Amino acid sequence: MPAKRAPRPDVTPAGQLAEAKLHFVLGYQLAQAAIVTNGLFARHAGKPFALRPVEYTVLTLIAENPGGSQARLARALAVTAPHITAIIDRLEARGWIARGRSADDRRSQALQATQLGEELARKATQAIVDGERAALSTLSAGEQMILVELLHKVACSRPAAAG
Amino acid sequence: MPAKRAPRPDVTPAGQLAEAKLHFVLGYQLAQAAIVTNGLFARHAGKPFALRPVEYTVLTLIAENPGGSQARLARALAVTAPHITAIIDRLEARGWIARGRSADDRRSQALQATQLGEELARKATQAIVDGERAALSTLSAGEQMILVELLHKVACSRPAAAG
DNA sequence: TATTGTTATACTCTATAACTATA
DNA sequence: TATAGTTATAGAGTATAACAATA
Repeated sequence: MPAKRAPRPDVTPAGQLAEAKLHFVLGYQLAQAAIVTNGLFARHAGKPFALRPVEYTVLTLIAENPGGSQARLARALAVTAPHITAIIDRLEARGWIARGRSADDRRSQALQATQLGEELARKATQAIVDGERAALSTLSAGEQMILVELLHKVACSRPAAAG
Repeated sequence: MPAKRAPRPDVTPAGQLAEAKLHFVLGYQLAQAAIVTNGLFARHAGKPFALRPVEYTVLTLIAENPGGSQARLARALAVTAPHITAIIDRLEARGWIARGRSADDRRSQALQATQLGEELARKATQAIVDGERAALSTLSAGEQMILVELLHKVACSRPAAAG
């Protein structure tokens, strides 16, 4: 069993550098945590399914919100419209989602996941959640719930539709 | 006064998309929170000081760890050696840090922040922390401390020196 | 033989600008 | 006049490969 490093305060998890001044910079702490989750995503979903983080997120959101538009996705993920178009293009080319002009507003696309796409989203989510659970066993279930709740609170501080 | 949105569970902070399946994907929640902190960084430090997030972090870590090497920075931030070289180049060109070959190991650089660099790091940190505190007033001081602690715990789950 | 740092190169990701179609 | 989506283009960000110097 690998030695479990106790979280030493004010020292970078790798490299052993003092980081007291960065301790209360939330953006830095998020970035450090993201190093871990990005690695986990890559290993458990990114490589196995040849999927990028944004592609996974967009696919999952479409599966969960059939009939949604690209504009809404762009707002939800804070990415530009052209970027969403490119992501949707790739997902469509792989047969995971389908575009269809909306009846209500003929400008907008009504997006839907195909059966293949839904299946993939489900499998990928399972793989990621399992991978995270295994790797983050230092956190109790309660701690993980609190963490998610607090992160959501931070996310909700986003200035309303600043674009 | 802008209406304070109550954190609705399972709905994206912007765009109002259902996200139940992503609720326990920590990487997704981190990314959503990072949208906020990235914006705060850009507004309070990035634009005013013409500083990128990585540059700020590297400068601050150097200021706090005089004599440190580039290799250690690369490990701490999980970036490649060539990338660190480029970042250090820019910081040095602006007169914020100085390189000097180490006496112990003549391969490695002993990095130090100049007085100008230390001053800038201090000002930038203050601006970021103030900006975050103002924008994240939905979180109590206690909640912010817990959040930082839990994020640090996640960050410490990084596989030891996987390179 | 491994490690530190550098250079050169290429790729991935994302944004801005300009346009079309619809509202 | 504003919004949804697309195309074309450009830039930021980061990595891989190959090398030099030192350990």
